[in-house]
Amino acid sequence: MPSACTCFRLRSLTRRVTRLYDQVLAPSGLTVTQYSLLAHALRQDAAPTVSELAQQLFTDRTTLTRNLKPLADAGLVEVGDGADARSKAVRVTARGRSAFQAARPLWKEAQARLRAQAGDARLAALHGLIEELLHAV
Amino acid sequence: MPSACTCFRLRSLTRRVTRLYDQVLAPSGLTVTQYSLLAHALRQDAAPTVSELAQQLFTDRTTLTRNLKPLADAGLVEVGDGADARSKAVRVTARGRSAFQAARPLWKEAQARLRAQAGDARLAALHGLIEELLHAV
DNA sequence: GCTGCACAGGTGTAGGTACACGTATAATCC
DNA sequence: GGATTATACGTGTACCTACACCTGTGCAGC
Repeated sequence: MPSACTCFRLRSLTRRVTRLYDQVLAPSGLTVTQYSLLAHALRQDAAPTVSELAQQLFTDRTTLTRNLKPLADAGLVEVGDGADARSKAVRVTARGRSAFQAARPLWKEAQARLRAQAGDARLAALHGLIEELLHAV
Repeated sequence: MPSACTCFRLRSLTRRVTRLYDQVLAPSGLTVTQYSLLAHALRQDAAPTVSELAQQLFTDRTTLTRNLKPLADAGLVEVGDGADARSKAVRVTARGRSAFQAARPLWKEAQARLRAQAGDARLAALHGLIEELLHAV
């Protein structure tokens, strides 16, 4: 039974949900990945290093390097000097902050749409489950 | 609260789980995407068309086209003539079948490892939830 | 038969993902 | 202080993902 593959089912659902978010976010010019990156980078006091941010995003360090590129090209973030000569600091620019703010209502819309389709109870259950599994795996 | 983004959390978990499966499947030379593709293509009597298979895999049609390429290059599948001159049939070759069979124990191992880390109850709950959401979204 | 529409598929482009590998800097230990 | 190890990061490669756009084929209705 191929359908019994947890990974496949999870990936299928994630594709669907990602598609929904990306479509709703499209007018902002941001993908949900980029939106999440900005959100996490903005949420903290000091500019995080590449590795720190990657860890917070549950992403491979080298993946984050690639994900930063389109944002840096668009002038939404800067990857500049860090605490020492090894590390680099990821800083959201003023343009990045306003792009994020502009996308925020669209993100809320996407959340609301998913909520409407999934239902409050299921969504809450999913969040709880993800939270537990994310740290267990 | 960025963590409240359902899409981000879901994507994070999926990355983790995918990584686990891909690592365990690595000796077979198959990714979990490729394993799932073969599993679905083998599971049915007649060779499915590209669009049919894409629908079963909850994937964009054009994504499946790209996913078929490495498998076709490796001689594990053939994308040949279909029912009419428009459609094409996806056929798993003998090599593809044996590659799938060889990967099967590894897939079971990955399933078992996830089960051990997540717990039976959580995994069952996750499956139920995914099943419902997949058709609701 | 022709015209118009629906259907099936691929390609260009752009981004997301991670492993293997390499480079440079910091810290540690004798 | 010099060798060793740990840390931080990027690049090559390969694959996964999907939208916009295009081509070719079947089908209806006239």
